[in-house]
Amino acid sequence: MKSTITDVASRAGVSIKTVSRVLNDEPNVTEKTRKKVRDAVKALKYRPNFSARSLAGSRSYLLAMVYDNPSVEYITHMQKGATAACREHGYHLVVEPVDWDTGDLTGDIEMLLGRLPVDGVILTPPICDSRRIVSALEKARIPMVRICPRNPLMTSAPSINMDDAAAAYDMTRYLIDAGHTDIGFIRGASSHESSHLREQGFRKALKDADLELDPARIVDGDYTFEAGLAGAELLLSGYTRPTAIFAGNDDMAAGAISRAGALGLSVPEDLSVCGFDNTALASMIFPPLTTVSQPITDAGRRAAHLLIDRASKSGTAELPQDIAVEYEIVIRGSTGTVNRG
Amino acid sequence: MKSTITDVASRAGVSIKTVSRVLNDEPNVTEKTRKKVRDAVKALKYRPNFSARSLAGSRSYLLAMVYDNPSVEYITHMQKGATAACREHGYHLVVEPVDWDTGDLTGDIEMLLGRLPVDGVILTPPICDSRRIVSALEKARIPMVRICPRNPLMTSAPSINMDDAAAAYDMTRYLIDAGHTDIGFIRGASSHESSHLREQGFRKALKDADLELDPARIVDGDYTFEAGLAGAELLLSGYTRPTAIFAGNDDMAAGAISRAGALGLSVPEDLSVCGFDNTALASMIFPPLTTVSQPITDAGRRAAHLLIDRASKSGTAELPQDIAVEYEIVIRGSTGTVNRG
DNA sequence: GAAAGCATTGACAGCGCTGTCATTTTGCGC
DNA sequence: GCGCAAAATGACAGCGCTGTCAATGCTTTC
Repeated sequence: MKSTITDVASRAGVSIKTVSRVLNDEPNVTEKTRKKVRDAVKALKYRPNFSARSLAGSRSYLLAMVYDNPSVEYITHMQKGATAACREHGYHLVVEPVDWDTGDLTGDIEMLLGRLPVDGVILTPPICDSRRIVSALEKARIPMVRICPRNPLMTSAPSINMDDAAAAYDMTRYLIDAGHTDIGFIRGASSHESSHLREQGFRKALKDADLELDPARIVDGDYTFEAGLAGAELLLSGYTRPTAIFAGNDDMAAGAISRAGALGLSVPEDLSVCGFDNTALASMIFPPLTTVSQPITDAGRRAAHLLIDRASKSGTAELPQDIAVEYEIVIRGSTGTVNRG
Repeated sequence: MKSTITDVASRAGVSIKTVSRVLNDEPNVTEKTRKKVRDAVKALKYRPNFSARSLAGSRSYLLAMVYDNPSVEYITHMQKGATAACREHGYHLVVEPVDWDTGDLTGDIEMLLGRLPVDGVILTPPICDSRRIVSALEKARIPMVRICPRNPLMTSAPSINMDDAAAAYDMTRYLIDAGHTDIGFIRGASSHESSHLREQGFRKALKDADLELDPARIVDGDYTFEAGLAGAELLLSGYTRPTAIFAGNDDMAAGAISRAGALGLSVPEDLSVCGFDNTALASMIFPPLTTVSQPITDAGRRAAHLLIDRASKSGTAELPQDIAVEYEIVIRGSTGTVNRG
């Protein structure tokens, strides 16, 4: 029933090693031989055995994605991109959720490293900034790609970056251009580098526009809906209130809108609100959210490609390069020109 | 550096086969020997090699989860439960998103089957109702668990079921008890069995309460936010309008709330809206959604356990049993007693 | 035309584990 | 203390593939 490499070899009239060569796209095989082998493979519907391959060779055709739980959107999209890339090259993706706060992070990782021979690991934030995990991976010589690391210099491993600061800058600029001069900002979780970058971009845009920033206009948050609720409460309950709120992500923006509604303010007439990430939520609330779209799927795809490339030419240790992916400002109904009532 | 079973064997002063026995919890090993081996394993930080194990034996310690894209929540939670179960038993989870509509479904699956020796496959809706996939899996003798299959009789493989009809019944009953007599219903995608079950539950509750059902009060949807928008439009634009809308899932409920807001109706004063699934969205919109909580994580956990159990005692082919998981009605701000203004 | 050089192919030894079956040890009844 | 069954242990052969290195075939060069 299930054919092995030996079957293919005898049917093609060559040695198993030659079959192996063809299968792995190795050089030094005549085109004629190559064809014979390919035909035999097709005829027998032969598929190489994973375990045997990785036991004998150095590749396992397995990639792992390690994540905490930044957001379900994030994970699913990243996963989608990564699996797409995997499929192109006969790879598969293993998922490893870990618990950053309470769980035994290092133990989890060791579990993974020690047992499963993966060819590479994709590290999403905030996991990618765990020194222990990164160095454990380095010590085990398992290639990794870090997605938006907080500290890019922690390791020489390549990373996929999104210019959060520039995006936040552009978004703030858009609000300013719409006439807003008093803008509140709700920070993200300080454990995520993105929070700081987004705040930086916000601050810079104000400064470049010669707008004064009242420190009270920046409040803490942690990327959750509840934080948006609380942050908006804080920003809107003062004697004067901002005409716009820039939330560090969509969940918090949703929270802000929710609180605004509860306070009797209509969005965007009385208050403009914008978010960041363009999650599905953004177009599911009323009014739909102006936000920044991050190409997460694309980031996943590229991360996987990087790792697969590395595994293919493991000999040639060329410089691993960082990759930047592009953002886009998506304008929807939650923002408008300032209402000078 | 990396120790093998031989190292453990010599350190413990036993044969590799005995080490193997201890590792696999096989019988016929003295407790004393067992301890010696365990100590050696610990001292050497030994971890069995995956590939070797699955090449030599019959288990691969790998489970696959095949899914289309029902909802990001669904996937992530299911994944969380499944990976948790996997970790308990040294298993890993491979994710395989496929494209039900456009993609080469069968090809994708063959890719998986032929190459990766997984011990079992978790099939989520609507994939679990693909006759071709199910029979391909059966032919390849790969165990599977289907989550909420539309047709439980299609195969003898076990399934995890949630009683959608009963949940919808209870939810409708709750609305009726709150005084609603004119209730609209927005259907889910007809490709999902859940849509039909939920509708059934809704209808039955009305009937049991001797309430007349105007056929126009049931409108089509497809589980998307937009469908909720459109469905609510249809339901609310007639000469008379319902005092409550029961949407087939949370996304559609969010759409309904959004449209209600646009039409100047306040929720829940003028209109009660409830959903199904208790996604994160449910508590992120204003007002927060009354909905049905499905234990998806738990379903994932159980599915994985079932598969792992099967793989462990592959000899004893005991009857695979179906499992039902419990739902819960979560009452939040989007519903209230009927307002007889 | 022979020697040297390179492209192509094959033989063979594992990779680290589990399954099978042989062998040793233990426990137990008398 | 002996014999026997049962429990405990070990020897060994692969699982299906890749890496190494040797062997072969085919050009090229003088």
